[in-house]
Amino acid sequence: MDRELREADLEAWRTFLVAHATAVRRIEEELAREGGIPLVDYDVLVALEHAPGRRLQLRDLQRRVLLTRSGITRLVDRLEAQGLLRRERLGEDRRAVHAVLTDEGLAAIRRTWPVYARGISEHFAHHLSPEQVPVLTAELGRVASPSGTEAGTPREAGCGAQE
Amino acid sequence: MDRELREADLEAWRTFLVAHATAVRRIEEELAREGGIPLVDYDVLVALEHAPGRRLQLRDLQRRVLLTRSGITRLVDRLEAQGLLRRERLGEDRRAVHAVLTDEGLAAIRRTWPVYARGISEHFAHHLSPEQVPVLTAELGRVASPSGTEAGTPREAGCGAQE
DNA sequence: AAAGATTGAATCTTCAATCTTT
DNA sequence: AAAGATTGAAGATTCAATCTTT
Repeated sequence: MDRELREADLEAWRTFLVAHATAVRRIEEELAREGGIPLVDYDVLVALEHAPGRRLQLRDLQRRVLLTRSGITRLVDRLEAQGLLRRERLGEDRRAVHAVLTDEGLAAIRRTWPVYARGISEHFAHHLSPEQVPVLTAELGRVASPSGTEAGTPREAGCGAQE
Repeated sequence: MDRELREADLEAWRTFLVAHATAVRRIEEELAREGGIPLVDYDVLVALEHAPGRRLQLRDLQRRVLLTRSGITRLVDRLEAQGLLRRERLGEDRRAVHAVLTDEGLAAIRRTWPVYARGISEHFAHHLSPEQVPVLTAELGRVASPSGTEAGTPREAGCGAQE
């Protein structure tokens, strides 16, 4: 089953937490300072951009962003108020609400990306050994989506959002 | 200078974000369900436990937890209200406020650790190749503290807490 | 003036209850 | 009843302004 928690594992965990807090904080700071939109907003809008018809059901957005259901409602509220997306109720199933990317939303993505890309490069990738990047991705990839052998509750969405 | 942002870097970044959100979420969930205290609270109390006299100035706690100054004030408010620590103004410099770990605080740490340790093991370490753990730590360690600063004592003010 | 800390207002997120549609 | 979404209330975090001490 689970191997014992070694000192090296604990150190890796602590480093993981600090690395995340540090990099995210620095990038958010730069985005705010240089007129970009926040990371979560960006993530939502990009998800819409790549979706067919530039639209997604809120339910799917929730899975993508790892927020709770009410969380995504509020987030979409904000983005709609800013004009970056709009709600639509098209469709057979009238329970479903779709978020549709607007032109302003697309513009916000385009405007934010250069700042974001530079931030990822400077505050994350720059510090990694190029040859270790695939290794890191593979290792953390298994943390992100464990393959089956979880004892206990099988999560339907696999994202851990409780509700 | 900074190297160009490659596709592999971007994939690593995305995986990094999802891995963090997933692992933290699962562990917090278990802590809540099994009567432990939240991660941030734990982090603060452990910092106090290891400090000389089981006390630390709020200023130092802030650096440790990567919160803003007002953030640490509110956090200490909560922990004090729960009886897990108490404030003291001892010292020459009467601007400084110290947080002191109480016996209840120590008990909370002891009670939480088994759940936390199991969570780190199950939701993080378990998915890593043991021989890659040191590599991961080294790589992320440079992300956590760029400019060559030593990990373990984030005395560096450049951690991104804006004020 | 500068450093440490606190407070009020605003923002963001979650929880529990509710509404609508299937 | 179940699924998708929303809302009010509560909790957590930040910003800007303020207070005290150096």
